[in-house]
Amino acid sequence: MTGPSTTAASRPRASRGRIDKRQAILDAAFTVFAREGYANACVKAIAAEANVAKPTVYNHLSDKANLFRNAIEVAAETAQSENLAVVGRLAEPGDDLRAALQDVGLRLLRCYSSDRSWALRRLLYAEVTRFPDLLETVRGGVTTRVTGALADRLARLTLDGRLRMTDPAQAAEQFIALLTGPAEARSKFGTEQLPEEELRALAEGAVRTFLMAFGSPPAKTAEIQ
Amino acid sequence: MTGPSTTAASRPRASRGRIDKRQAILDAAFTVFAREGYANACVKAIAAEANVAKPTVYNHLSDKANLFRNAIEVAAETAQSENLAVVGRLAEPGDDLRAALQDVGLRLLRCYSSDRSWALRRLLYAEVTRFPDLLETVRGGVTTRVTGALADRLARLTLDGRLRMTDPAQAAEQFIALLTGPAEARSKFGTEQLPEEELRALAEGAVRTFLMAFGSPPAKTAEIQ
Amino acid sequence: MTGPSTTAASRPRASRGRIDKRQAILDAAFTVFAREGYANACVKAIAAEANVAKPTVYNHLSDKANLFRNAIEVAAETAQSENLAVVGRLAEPGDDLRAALQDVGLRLLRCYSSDRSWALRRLLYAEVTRFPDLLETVRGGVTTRVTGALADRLARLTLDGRLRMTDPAQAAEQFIALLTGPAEARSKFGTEQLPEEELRALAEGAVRTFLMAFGSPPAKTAEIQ
Amino acid sequence: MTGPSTTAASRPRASRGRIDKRQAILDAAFTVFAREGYANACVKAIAAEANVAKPTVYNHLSDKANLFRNAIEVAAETAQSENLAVVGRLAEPGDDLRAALQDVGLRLLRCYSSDRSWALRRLLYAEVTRFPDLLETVRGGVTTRVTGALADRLARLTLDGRLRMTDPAQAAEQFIALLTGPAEARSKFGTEQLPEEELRALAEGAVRTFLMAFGSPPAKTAEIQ
DNA sequence: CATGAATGAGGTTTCATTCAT
DNA sequence: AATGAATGAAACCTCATTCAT
Repeated sequence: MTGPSTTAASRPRASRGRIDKRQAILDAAFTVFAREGYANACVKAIAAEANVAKPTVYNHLSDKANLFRNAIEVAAETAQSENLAVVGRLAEPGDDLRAALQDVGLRLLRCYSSDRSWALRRLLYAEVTRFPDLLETVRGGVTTRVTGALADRLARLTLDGRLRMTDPAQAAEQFIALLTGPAEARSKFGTEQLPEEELRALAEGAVRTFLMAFGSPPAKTAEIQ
Repeated sequence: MTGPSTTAASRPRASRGRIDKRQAILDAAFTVFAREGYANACVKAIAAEANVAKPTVYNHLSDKANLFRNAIEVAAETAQSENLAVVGRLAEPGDDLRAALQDVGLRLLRCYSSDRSWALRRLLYAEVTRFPDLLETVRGGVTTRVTGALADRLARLTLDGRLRMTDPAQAAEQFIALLTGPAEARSKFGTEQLPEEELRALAEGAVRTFLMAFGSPPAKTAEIQ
Repeated sequence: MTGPSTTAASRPRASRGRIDKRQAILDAAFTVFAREGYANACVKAIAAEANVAKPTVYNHLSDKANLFRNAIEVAAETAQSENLAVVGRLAEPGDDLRAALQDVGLRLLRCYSSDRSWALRRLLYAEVTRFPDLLETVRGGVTTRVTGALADRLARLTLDGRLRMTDPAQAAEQFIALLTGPAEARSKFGTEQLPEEELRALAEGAVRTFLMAFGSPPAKTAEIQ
Repeated sequence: MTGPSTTAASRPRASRGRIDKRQAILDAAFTVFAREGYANACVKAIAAEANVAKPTVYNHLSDKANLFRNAIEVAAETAQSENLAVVGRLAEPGDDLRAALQDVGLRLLRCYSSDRSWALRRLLYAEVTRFPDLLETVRGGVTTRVTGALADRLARLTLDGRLRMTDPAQAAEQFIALLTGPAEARSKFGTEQLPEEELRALAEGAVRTFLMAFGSPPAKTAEIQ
């Protein structure tokens, strides 16, 4: 409900059908761009995928470049909300912190491993030099905010004495890195879907190392005595 | 070291000039592909960059696709030897393990952050769906071997009692992830060169976390005292 | 409704222009193919001859090959109807059979000797190995039907006692051969236009021989009586 | 004047190997031209077929056009001698003229139906507008001489009272036409090899009609009685 | 607003032909 | 004399984009 209404608000006189058609075009665009890459994708194919005529695409989104930008932005917003929703689960970690981190890690990996997420990442990597402004949108909007939200949670957990760290922002970055780095290498840049089991193992491995580094040491209490 | 000699050996009767021209074409190809992307790059530009006529490119490397493959492979081999050379430095870590790891980490980050390395990574991300076989070449040849070599070093250090870990392969993966993950995010997919200082900070941060997780405890005891 | 009639007249129906353009392209294609041969003809020249842009040619007829096929088919259909119309004249041969046959023979030779007919034949000869299906279209459609129609007429004339033959199909084949064989040799594969007089002589010669072989013998008239 | 010997004489210092190589190139050229057509055939393929390097082809035969001309001429000479040899058999027709004519007809059809003969004809048809001089060579050299030789034989047979005709040249043309016209139509421009049986039937049909037209009357007299 | 038709520009690839060895 | 290497020219085809309906 939240997304379309704002768009509709910015185009008050636009009919419902027009918005739908615009959405259909953007969806089709992302699908085709994901499959073919920016340069290889042709507007004709996008129009066909959206079941509209080619000039209709140009009516709604002036350019191929603009089409690309908007399609990417939509995809990035979707990814962002998914990721933020996952990180939000750390607000109530429950008693078993390890379990909570593993749960969040696994869910993040699932987001990260989805076809659309990989396609988005590939398109960004590929076109970052030709569309540098997309980085602000996506990197600023997605990664930064997700890392920031995670850092907030980690800071809170540190204040609660359940973690021990001096730089939650860095720790958040590193948590993400421990999760996604190995996944990236193993999934062959997203061309092979990792099985759920492997995702779970990767999450566990990342959390284990993360807690070895930043976990509040139970043994320490004893030592202190 | 092994590259040029074997290449020369495999084409013993070929004149020097032919080899040079082939190399020039491959270099030019990588340059242009890196700048324009695969689809956008045109063979004409590559030929111009290599100072040869267009058909000469086709004489040496049959296809645009083949040209791309070979250019990528050359770049990957270069990257691989650089990385392996850096990891090799861990063979004699000296007394200060932290310093040694930071040194290696910094050097790896420098490799990782070079323009050619980023270009290679971007091209791979962009074209992995159209050239799936490149992954075997590069991912198998570079990442796997570098991670493997690093794992060997870590295992040795563990045997020597200077680290503590159960799965050196995983630890190596995570070391790399801790180094490169944050660097990737910050350098905006390689479009902005990170200053040496930031690289050093990233290396220190990665090594700090790595040692908190896998460091041998003696120092800790000392600290407690 | 009484509006600017000029616009409406120039394009009475939306599709009319399209059909015209398609015809123009096919005509131009045949002209250029006839002049240059299939391989030598370039689509650019065809587009120029048709006064359209090159991609328009590709919009209407997908391929160079398809363009060729269609152009040939149109030309073959034209040739076929011309030939059939001529053969049809034998339906009412009048009193003087020899004159009627000579008339038909001469008209067939004129068709056969037209520039377009020769061009069609040359293109077929030249490209039969690369477009084997064209033979079915043309040979099946033109030669077979024309020979068949002629055979029908000859059979009828035989039933009427004005000719004498056992195999009208063969006789038709031979009539065509007697006409066209010598013409082919003399016109230098159609590169030199035979003068009307020579055509007439060829027709007379062919009919003379044909009647010597298949004519009903004058004596017979006596016998019948 | 006839060919190979003068060529050898005009290159007195040439070694045997050189001539052989030239022959090999011309053979290869005809093979490739026959398969691909003039425009489609590339010199590289001809060189490969002849097992020589491309510049060698240019050394021996200056041009692609010249290469074509010479290859065609060689093939035409071969065809000519074959045909003349067949026609020569009519010098001693024996007692059964019909059998002799059928024999010659069948043999001519065999020549006419050979792959090389068809290829030659197709190439001539295809390129006659671009190489008009070839017609003089081939048409003048082959068809004219063969028809002429046949006309001589027919004239002699007429003088001997075994045939009856006023224009042996025309009769010869028509004999050839009756043979080859139907064969051309049925063999689909030489793309399908006619079985020996059909060749025989065609020859018989042609001879039957020919004799009905030009046969000496004695038999007729008998029939009338 | 949506669409069929048209186009100018540009890309990959092939080929005939010539040097330098 | 024979060859590997190099090149200028040109062909087929595709695409982003714009009119006219």
